[in-house]
Amino acid sequence: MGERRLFRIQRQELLMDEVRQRGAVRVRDLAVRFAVSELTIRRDIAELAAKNLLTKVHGGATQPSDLARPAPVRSRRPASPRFTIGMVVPSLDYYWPTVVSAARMAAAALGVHLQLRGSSYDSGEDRRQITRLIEARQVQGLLLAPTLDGEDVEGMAAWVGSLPVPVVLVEREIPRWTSTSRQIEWVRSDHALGLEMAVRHLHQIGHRRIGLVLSKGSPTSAYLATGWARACADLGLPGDLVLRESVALDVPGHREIIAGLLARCRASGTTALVVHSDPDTMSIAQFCAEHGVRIPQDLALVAYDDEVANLAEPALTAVRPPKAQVGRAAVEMMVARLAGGGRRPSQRLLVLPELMIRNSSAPPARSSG
Amino acid sequence: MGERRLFRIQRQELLMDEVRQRGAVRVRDLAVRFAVSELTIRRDIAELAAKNLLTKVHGGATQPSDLARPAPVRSRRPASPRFTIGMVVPSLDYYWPTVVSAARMAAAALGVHLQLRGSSYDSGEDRRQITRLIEARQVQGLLLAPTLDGEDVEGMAAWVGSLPVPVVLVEREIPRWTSTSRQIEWVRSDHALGLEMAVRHLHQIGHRRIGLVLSKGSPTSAYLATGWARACADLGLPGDLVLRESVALDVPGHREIIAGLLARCRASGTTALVVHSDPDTMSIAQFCAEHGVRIPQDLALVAYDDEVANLAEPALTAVRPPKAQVGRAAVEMMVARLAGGGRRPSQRLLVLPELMIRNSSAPPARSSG
DNA sequence: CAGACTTCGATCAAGGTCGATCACGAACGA
DNA sequence: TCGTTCGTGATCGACCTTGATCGAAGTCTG
Repeated sequence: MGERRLFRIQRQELLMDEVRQRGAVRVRDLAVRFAVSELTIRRDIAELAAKNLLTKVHGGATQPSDLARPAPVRSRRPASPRFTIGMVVPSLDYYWPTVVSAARMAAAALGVHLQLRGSSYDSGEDRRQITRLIEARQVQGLLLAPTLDGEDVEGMAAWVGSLPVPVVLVEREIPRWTSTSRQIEWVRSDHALGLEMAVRHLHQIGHRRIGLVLSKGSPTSAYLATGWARACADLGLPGDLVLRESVALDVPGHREIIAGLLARCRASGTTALVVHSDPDTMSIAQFCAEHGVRIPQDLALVAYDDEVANLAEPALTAVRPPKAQVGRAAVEMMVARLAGGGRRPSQRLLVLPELMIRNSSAPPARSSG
Repeated sequence: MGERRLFRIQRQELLMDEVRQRGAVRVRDLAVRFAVSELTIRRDIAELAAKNLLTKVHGGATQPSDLARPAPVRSRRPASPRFTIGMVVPSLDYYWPTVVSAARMAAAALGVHLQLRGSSYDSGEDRRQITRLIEARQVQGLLLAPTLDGEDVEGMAAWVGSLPVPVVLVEREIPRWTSTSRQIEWVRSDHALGLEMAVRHLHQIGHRRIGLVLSKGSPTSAYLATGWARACADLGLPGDLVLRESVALDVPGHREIIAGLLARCRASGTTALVVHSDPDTMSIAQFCAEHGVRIPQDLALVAYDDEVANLAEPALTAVRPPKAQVGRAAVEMMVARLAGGGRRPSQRLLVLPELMIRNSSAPPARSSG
């Protein structure tokens, strides 16, 4: 058939074709097919293997494979997988202490070390802290809660995805797709469902006009708004009673804001409020007490974020995000990844909040009709 | 199947594949499958174990695991009270064997008993099997994969939610809200993301018109369609090239359907297809081979569901749902719930598929002018 | 806890494969 | 035309891979 002997390049082209088609080639077969000596084929294979286009094996060649690579230089401590995990959280005095302490306990239980860095709700500071941890070369993995609210969300996401160590996001989620090949893992509370639980609870005990008070600028606000919209749509409630203002005691002018809020409630017949974060809820409760609005008879309250809700008077019904479980699960996920040898599929864990029913929620004083 | 003797690397590649997919392999089985002596398989396993790619056990090998190595601090659970967990799956010959066998292994590792029931893709049969398990009063928890496609989705969901034992759904998700107070947990593959991975892969290597072939009536179809829509929207691809037909070899008239499909591809300039389930993909590949359509030069193929994709010729690029991980995680989640004393927040776990890039996907032969 | 059974791995042996070396011929440029 | 360079081929000892054997070690069952 082959009247003219093929050029080396042509032979190699056909050889690669065969490899791609069948997954492997045999020196013997190719020597016959191309009517050249086996030595020539071997030389072709060696050449292609040097370019990493295929893997040379005894007797032939196969597709590029990592298995052929010489055993990874694993002369390091063979036993005692005492990993060190870095953790960067945006705050050390709100929300995160519970998460961190659970992470600490889980790390201790698993025999790994946890290195904590506080950051702020600022991408630049996040990057700085993360870079410091990486450059110290002490951490094998990172638990991160970066701020993804800024303008450069995509850039930050891509940067996080390109870090040289495995990453598990905590209470955060990379939006849409990241260009990195390995999808980033995360663990977070299902805040949207938590808010739905609050609304459903109020709906179930008879409330038909429910309002929502969101803190400004909190990363969880978006989830809460989503849950709010979903719950209102499902239950056929008006979804427009939303206030996006912080009303905690340390906010200047909070009394005026609350007064306005209560006026709106009266005007619209709103009998219940879901309020983001305990201090804001307690601020409202206190204002109500001072102005003769009875909790829960005149206004039912559900706090989102059960830090101190049980200390209020009356004790506040509250949605409790599963902070401890999130912290623990994040550490466990990271340890599983580090111990899994890089071949474990990524996971994404949603942990559901709990609804703690206390005394600030009760059926509305007079049912309509 | 045993055509010609494989090279060592190919054997090891397939062995690792099996380990990752099923969680474990047996020396005996592999020796038969590869038509080599058991000693050879043992040597392969020893070699891979030396690279920490798997863990050698008596009789075979498993995924790298800390359980088998000298546990540093990890003292076994103090005599877990030997729970019995029931598991009801809709099929025992497709997709589910891998999930079940991983669940079995996890159960064994945790010292609990797993009671399996096969059902069919039918709500009535599901209820019958579940009822039987409950009435026997032998199970403390249930892993369920009920069919939620019928008309009475709400009713089935509510019924599952009202069962007297904890439930973890496997590869299923209760749509929207259930009236039961405790939210049902689930573990499932992120099939939508898996499909996105396939589309993004094809897009990245240069394909601009991509088609989708969905099996009819599969519960995962909905997820795949979602991922398809998302990927097409994100990438600005036409999302209309969808065929909802089974084209496996055992479907009467599959040749005509495939012929029509290829005609449509030619007419629309489609250069790549994502196909649900391996057999359908292989059917298409075979038809192409018979009709001179070259894979991957003329048509790139990506299979969804990596059961036998690596046995095709050329080996099929495929998305592999993390079946084993789903099965294992479901058992672990249930045991955590049973051991947690009812006070543990519910969790919902998404496990990400892997994209196994083989030879059926390559850049299109000539880019459009 | 012991006996039956299976699995493991060290050793030796056989056969195929590799590559260093030397040698040859064709293509190429001055 | 000649010399150089490149691609190729023959040879053979070393090397790689696999298999058979069998005592040792592990696992299961009663």
